[in-house]
Amino acid sequence: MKSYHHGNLKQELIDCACRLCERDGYTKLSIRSLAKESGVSQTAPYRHFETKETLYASVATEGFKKLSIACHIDADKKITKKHLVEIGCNYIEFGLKNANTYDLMFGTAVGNFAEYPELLESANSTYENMRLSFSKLASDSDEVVAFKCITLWSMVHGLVGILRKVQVVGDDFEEGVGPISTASVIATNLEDHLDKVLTGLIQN
Amino acid sequence: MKSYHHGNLKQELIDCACRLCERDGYTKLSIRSLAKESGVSQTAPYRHFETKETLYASVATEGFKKLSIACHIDADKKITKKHLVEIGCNYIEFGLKNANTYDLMFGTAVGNFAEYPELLESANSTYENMRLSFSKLASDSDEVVAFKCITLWSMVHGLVGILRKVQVVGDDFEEGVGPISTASVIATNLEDHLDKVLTGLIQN
DNA sequence: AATTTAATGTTAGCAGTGTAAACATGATAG
DNA sequence: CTATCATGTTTACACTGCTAACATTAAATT
Repeated sequence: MKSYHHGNLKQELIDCACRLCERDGYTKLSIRSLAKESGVSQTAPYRHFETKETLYASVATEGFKKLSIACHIDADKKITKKHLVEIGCNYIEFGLKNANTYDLMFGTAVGNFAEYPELLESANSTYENMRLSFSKLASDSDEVVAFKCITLWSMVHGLVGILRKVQVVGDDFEEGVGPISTASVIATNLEDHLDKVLTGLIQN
Repeated sequence: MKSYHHGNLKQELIDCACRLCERDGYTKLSIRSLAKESGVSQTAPYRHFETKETLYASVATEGFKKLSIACHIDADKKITKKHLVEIGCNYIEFGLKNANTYDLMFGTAVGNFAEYPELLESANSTYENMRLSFSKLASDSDEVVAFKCITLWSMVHGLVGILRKVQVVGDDFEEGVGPISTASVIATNLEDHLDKVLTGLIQN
């Protein structure tokens, strides 16, 4: 005997959206199918999400929360380069393992974060955590810390993109020279790779 | 007096798609609107593109050709770090100025490049050009060259992503510390930035 | 406690989409 | 000249985001 009101629809929709988004990619996600999955009428979701983009924003928000957790590091005291490498590795691992969600977070599906306060907050908080880690590395000025942070971020972000893309491009180059084999070498030695590039970065 | 047969429909569709794609983003592109724009029936495009993805692939192919040109460098003889910086800057400029096309090229809209020989060819050729430039920098082994190439690529690719994203995230951090202001510093000093990061890279 | 109100659900329907099937036209090969 | 085949059209289906009008019930107000 189910009641007219669902009781917890919004959260259930978000959870379901997160699951389907990650499974099939956000393009395949439809409000209608989502409603059906929750055993509710086609237009019920519109009581909780103004537009599809609003729903996307909620999924992306969850994504940033998870990314924040994945990149959080337990080091109250001093942070070493090793810690940063670990953060970078965790970031990349998150991006590769949650590729579809990652697309939603960093793609253009949600046009303007500022329209979704929770999303803005979770995204900024992810950045802020990274920044804090960097600030515990050396006695740099705030500007230098921010600079290093953005640089690392763009580096791992780029690696996520390229590592994914390259697996899809096909590789008819000679052994060890094509993008796939090269990328897979990097992927399997992520720590070394990040360590190498970070070394160049944090010495300036 | 227009004839039953268009005569040059395929190319016109591609050109039109490239234009609309870059103007509105590939999500907004519909086969039907494209057909209307070319003054042809709704389903006419299907004589030239099996599915929408096939059309996407064509647009992406054009994109890679343009990217290749943008990153091409006229240096038969020896290549210096300065040249690589220039390539990187040109790459980033392309990514920022053709953001919507760039999304199509590096996003998930086209699932498997291998299904579209021309796309695969143009993408690989872009990579190959970059790799050649690196090979003229120093007497590295093929593996090291490929490694450096993928590293630079992921770096500039990441910068394109982050620089774009950050402009959309909003910034309630204190002056000079938030992602926007930091990113804009990097963006306006792209050459210096790339030079700095490349220095760390090519010395190993 | 009774009643009003607001939140949350449903039904019906519009305009737009990708795509398949059946048919029409006309350029080209035999 | 005729048959074929590439290329176009029409029609139709299932799906989508979204709106408007209405139904139900929980919460707030009297």
